[in-house]
Amino acid sequence: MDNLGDSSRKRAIEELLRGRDCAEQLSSVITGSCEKGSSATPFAKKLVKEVLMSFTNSLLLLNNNSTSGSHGVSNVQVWDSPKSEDSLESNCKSSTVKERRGCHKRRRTERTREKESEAPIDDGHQWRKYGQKDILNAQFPRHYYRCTHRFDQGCQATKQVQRVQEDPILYKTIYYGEHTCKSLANPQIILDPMSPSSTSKFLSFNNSFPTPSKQECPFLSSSFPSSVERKCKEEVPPSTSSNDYLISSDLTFDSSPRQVTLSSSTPDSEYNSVDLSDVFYGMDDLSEPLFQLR
DNA sequence: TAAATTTGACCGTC
DNA sequence: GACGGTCAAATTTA
Repeated sequence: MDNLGDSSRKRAIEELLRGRDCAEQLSSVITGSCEKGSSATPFAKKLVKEVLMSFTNSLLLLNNNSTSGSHGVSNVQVWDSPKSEDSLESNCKSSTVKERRGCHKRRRTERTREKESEAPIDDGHQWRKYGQKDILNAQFPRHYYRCTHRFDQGCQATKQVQRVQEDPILYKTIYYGEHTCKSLANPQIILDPMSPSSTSKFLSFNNSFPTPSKQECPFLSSSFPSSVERKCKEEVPPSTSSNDYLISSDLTFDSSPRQVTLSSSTPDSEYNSVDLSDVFYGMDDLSEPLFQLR
């Protein structure tokens, strides 16, 4: 993928991460429906795994070809061990809405994921900011976000975003909980089932690049210098006329070496690196033999 | 006008 | 009592 520029690589990785998240959600939906005894077939589950593996291997390849540059999305991603799953719910269950105001447990024991990136990144989910707090001994305030679908779908995912004091270029994002929502902002993957032998699969990332807003660029507030605001706006390229991708079906996955062909019809954008632990997040159940798409 | 953001207050934890 | 996380009214934005 050497012919992919940094911007193109960044864009590709972004889309792949988005697609992978979507596939994970689909997987949970299928798993859930299976548990309820519905008609989701093992074949459907297998397909989901294949989609996940496809995104993962593509990300792997892109990452292998990326430079070791210090900027872009340098993810430090850690799922803390789930020491206890004390939730806000359990803590506040018996209270009325009024009584629950500010009711919470500190989240030191909660399962978290951390990322550091040069700019607040679009992780494919829709977030609503619900608070901002100056933190003791911290130069920059912490921003609190919850999933937009907290109330309509009961999604409990939240995240905190804060600029790194030692390196203000970087933003540290800590994710709490996992998305149980089916976000409409996630891309729709459309595989053409009518052309199994065609040379390309068509992936449609409808609305995958929402217009940048403060929601995705939380640092546009007056508390940040204008240079940061400008930078943040520049991070998100203007929406292109099409977010559709052509991915060659001549896609071969082996345990080693990995061979992936990926062609994109989109213009360049930039991404430098992705931590592999991020790639494998949520892929615990992918122990089945690797597959081939031909 | 609905949705998103801001911001001071509230409240549990340490 | 300090601190951090959340709520919710007020304000802004699209």
